[in-house]
Amino acid sequence: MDKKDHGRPPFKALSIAMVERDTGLSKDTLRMWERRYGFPRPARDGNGARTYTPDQLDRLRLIRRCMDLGLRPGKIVAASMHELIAHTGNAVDVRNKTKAPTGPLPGVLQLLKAQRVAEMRDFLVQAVMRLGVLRFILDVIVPINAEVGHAWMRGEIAIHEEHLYSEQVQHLLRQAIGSAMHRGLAPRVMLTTLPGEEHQLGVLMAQTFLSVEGAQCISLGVQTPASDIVSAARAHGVDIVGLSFSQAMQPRNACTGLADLRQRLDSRIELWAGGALWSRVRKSVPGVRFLSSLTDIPPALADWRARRSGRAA
Amino acid sequence: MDKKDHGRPPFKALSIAMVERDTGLSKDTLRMWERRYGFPRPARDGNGARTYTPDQLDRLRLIRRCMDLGLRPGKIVAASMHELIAHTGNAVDVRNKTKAPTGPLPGVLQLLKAQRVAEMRDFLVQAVMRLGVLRFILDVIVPINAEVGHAWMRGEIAIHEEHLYSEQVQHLLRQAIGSAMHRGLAPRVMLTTLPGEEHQLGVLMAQTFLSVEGAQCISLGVQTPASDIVSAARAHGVDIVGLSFSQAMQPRNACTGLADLRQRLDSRIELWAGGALWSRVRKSVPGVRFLSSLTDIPPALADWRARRSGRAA
DNA sequence: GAATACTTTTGTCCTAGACAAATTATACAC
DNA sequence: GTGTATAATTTGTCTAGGACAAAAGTATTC
Repeated sequence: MDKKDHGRPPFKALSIAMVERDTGLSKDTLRMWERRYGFPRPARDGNGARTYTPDQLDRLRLIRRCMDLGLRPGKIVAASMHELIAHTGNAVDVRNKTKAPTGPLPGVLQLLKAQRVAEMRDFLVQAVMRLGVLRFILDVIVPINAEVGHAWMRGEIAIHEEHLYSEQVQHLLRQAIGSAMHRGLAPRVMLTTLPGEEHQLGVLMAQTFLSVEGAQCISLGVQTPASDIVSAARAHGVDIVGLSFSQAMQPRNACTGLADLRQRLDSRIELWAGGALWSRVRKSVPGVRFLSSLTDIPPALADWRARRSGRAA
Repeated sequence: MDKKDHGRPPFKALSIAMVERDTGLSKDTLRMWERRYGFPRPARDGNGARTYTPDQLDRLRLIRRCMDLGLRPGKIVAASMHELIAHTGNAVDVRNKTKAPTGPLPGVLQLLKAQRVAEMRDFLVQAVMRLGVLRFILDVIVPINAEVGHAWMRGEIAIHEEHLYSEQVQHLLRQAIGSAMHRGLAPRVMLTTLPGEEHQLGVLMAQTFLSVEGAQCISLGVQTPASDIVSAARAHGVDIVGLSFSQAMQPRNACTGLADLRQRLDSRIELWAGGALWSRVRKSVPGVRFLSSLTDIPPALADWRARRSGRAA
């Protein structure tokens, strides 16, 4: 404040607890990495406690991103910043081939990066009015989501920008859901995510589609433990439990979680799994219906209703 | 499934990590309590790892609740369930004196426990129409929040019920914010929570109050790392950073997080901390303004504007 | 009654070893 | 080549006490 930056920056000392909070890596893991891979090797304060630098924190975050892409700690924890960045770049390039840069995306992404929130919001509001909610989600939100995710992986946008974007979209979707919410017909659908999956937008998009189709939605937000999903499904007498999985989730955790849930859930209750994860992972779990796109929701609903009326009749 | 409960319940074995997640007590603290006070003294699995019982978890939750009421661990960790319940009972009675059992609370909580979602929503919608958003928040949401929190601590409601409640309120508040959101005057306020604090309702309630008062709000949702708050605040040129803290957060972490953030944030940007946490913890961090109630927001805003215009003139 | 110094309480951090769950590599049969 | 069982490796979490600083409570003095 009183002094301008001169040569050495004022070296912010971060405790292991702060690093744990900011990176999501447990204290145990941080100490283990230091022991095994030699990074991060923090300085110590007078009391022998580790003091990390902001640089180390940045690098840890980058390592985290690489791990989300499927790389393993042993390969990357000791790697240099350049190698890490190369990894994230490559992984993204491979994906970009499939998705050409279409119309509205660059605009929104640029407004976001330029911190022009009001304009971004205006753009989105206009788009939802012009296209209607469903087309808005499919043509605008889904592509932008993907683009924002990739940009974040590449480090082109900060977490706070992703948060900001997510907040705006959440507002829009919740407003749409609010007006589309009738007393609700069959089926009764419960929506949430498993623990570890904290992205809300997937749930909200699904809820929008279902509400517009006249289904009765009960959303539990995010991160509901399996045992709670089971008891909630029973308590509310739902017909279908829908779970959303973002790309950030580990496919393995998702599959084991689904299998576990399927086993504990009443067999008459259907289990549907959707979200960006399933477009790149093609696993199947017995007794689980996978919806790789939001557009699969209306037919799946129609199918359910046909089966139901057939059985009822 | 295939076997009915017979005599011994199927003893759910809980790892120390699960107990940490469910109680908010760190592994270190749990081990320390065991060493010092002899509780909880979990069984061990074949590998020597602690395995807690659901009963122990319930008792830990009750202990936590007693601590939230101001009792210290040394007095209560070794106490029996009866003593604990007596403590909470007394404490609750003390509080109830100030807040007579008003109308809406028992009703909503009961609807929630009875899984009567539609009715609960209707009730809330009617309340917001009748009272207006601000009074609705103060007279309905805040008391219910407290009640839901206590009920959860006491184990009277499940996580999924809390999730469900939170979702309904979120819908209502976001709708209110949407219609109260103008282009925005000064000051420009950025709202979020620190990592570890995942309760959104606090942020949304604050945002509602600020929007109604004409301030320009930029919400980043929840769990924004300190370094991102700093860069986002700079990028958006905000005047105030507002953080929300729920009762669930450890006061210690909250204070260190705040102090850390205050140090890194441009000194011209004010830092306001609000939320239920500060009504029971009376700490102060230099350079941070504490708002123990939502009703403190309008005067604080007026104060800011007065100072600003004074300085500008 | 308020301010100061002293004592107890309490949570976090430390080291370094152990082990299970998950992943990858290898061997072998078809 | 493809599939499967077995072995090796990787990786995160758990454990045990010891140490210490910050906070809360208590005693002493003005």
